Amino acid sequence: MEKTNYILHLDGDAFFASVEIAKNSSLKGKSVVVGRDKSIATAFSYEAKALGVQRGMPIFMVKKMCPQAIIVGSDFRSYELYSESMFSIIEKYVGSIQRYSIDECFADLGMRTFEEVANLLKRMQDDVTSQLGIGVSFGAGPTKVLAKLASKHKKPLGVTVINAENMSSVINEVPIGKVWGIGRSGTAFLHAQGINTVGNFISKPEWWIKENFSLPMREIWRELRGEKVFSVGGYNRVPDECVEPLKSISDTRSFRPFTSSVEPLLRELSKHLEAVCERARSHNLESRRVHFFIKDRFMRIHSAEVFLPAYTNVPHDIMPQIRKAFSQVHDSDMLYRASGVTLSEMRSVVVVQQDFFGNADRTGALRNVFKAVDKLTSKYGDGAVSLGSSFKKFPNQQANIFRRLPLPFHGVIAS
DNA sequence: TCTGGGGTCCTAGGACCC
DNA sequence: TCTGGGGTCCTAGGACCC
Repeated sequence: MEKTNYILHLDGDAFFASVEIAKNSSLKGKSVVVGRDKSIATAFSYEAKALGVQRGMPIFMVKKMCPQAIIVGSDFRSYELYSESMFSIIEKYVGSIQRYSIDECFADLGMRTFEEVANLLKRMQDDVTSQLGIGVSFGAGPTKVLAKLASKHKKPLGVTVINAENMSSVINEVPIGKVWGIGRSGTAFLHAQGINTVGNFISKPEWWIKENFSLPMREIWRELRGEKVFSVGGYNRVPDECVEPLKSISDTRSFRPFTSSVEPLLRELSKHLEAVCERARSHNLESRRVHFFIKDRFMRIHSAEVFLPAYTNVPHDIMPQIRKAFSQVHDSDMLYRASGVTLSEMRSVVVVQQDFFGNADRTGALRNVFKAVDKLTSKYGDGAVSLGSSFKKFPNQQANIFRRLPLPFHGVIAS
């Protein structure tokens, strides 16, 4: 049998919903939808999908369309734990993998026959299903883009291996917008050229692709034709030796009622800031550049950035600057619906130096305070301790932060 | 008041410099 | 003096992904 170099792609089947079902077997066979009220469906079981639930559908519409649906809030800690376990199972079989997202990974399988690959994928699939109780689909092919199409080909619990013989039958009829890397605007352009399927696209000559597209689209075209461009490597499509560190950390949220008032908006920003700083500390990272935005009722984003004099992961060092820059983006006649904060230009935390007289600087002292905050948070849950400036939310929701916490006590740090 | 939240990368065009 | 021209750096925003 002829051997070829295969790349594997693993994709969780309705991952968040599958984990919810694995955690609570009474949900098995039910229409499970993950998402919070007044928001949209982030994931749903295949039973819910069969009833017409679609990605991004507002929860109120889900409830209207299938009243029997069970709506559950998302629980990222569990998803991360299941993700870890799933990836370690795969690593047992194939060595190193490239994690692409919480429920997807790639691996280079080396030179193998079609049958060897198909058997391997089936064994791994059985292993994941029996150990974790969640469904996964596998694809394999000569390139990453083809492997990704293959894993999508038959879902749930699919195993699809693409080789030269079956390639056209698997991919030719796939709508062009389903291809990894071709999004809304690329699809619109291709449709305008009369290209609707992968088959249409790969039959175009190279000069035409070169004339009409920039490099990323040409790379996708080559990968779809079976020519390897991307190798299995770092976090992204472009290879890298190891898993890349986080480049940015953001926290965003929409809220209602919409508001134009300064203080509630600043409180939201302060909460975002606390959240991103806590995550930065948990990754042992600090940042020098901070972006924040407020989104108006027309979905337009108004953003500004703050440069910090020194790297930090302590909200107190940053909030005053956000307050200062806030007026640049805020218009008191406008209603706003969402806000967010992003930390970027991250680096690993450098050990705090004491000054010449043996005094730790203010940042160092604060850092110790926040170490304690993080300990409390991991013990009692998010929001156990928060900045004074984050405390009051909207007037009609004051003290919400207390209500949702069954805690022995609450701490407040003055700001 | 249908339209979440967390990421990465690319590009056009402005600012600035010589 | 009727404002050329090239380089670099930076930012906002778009596009894409899950």
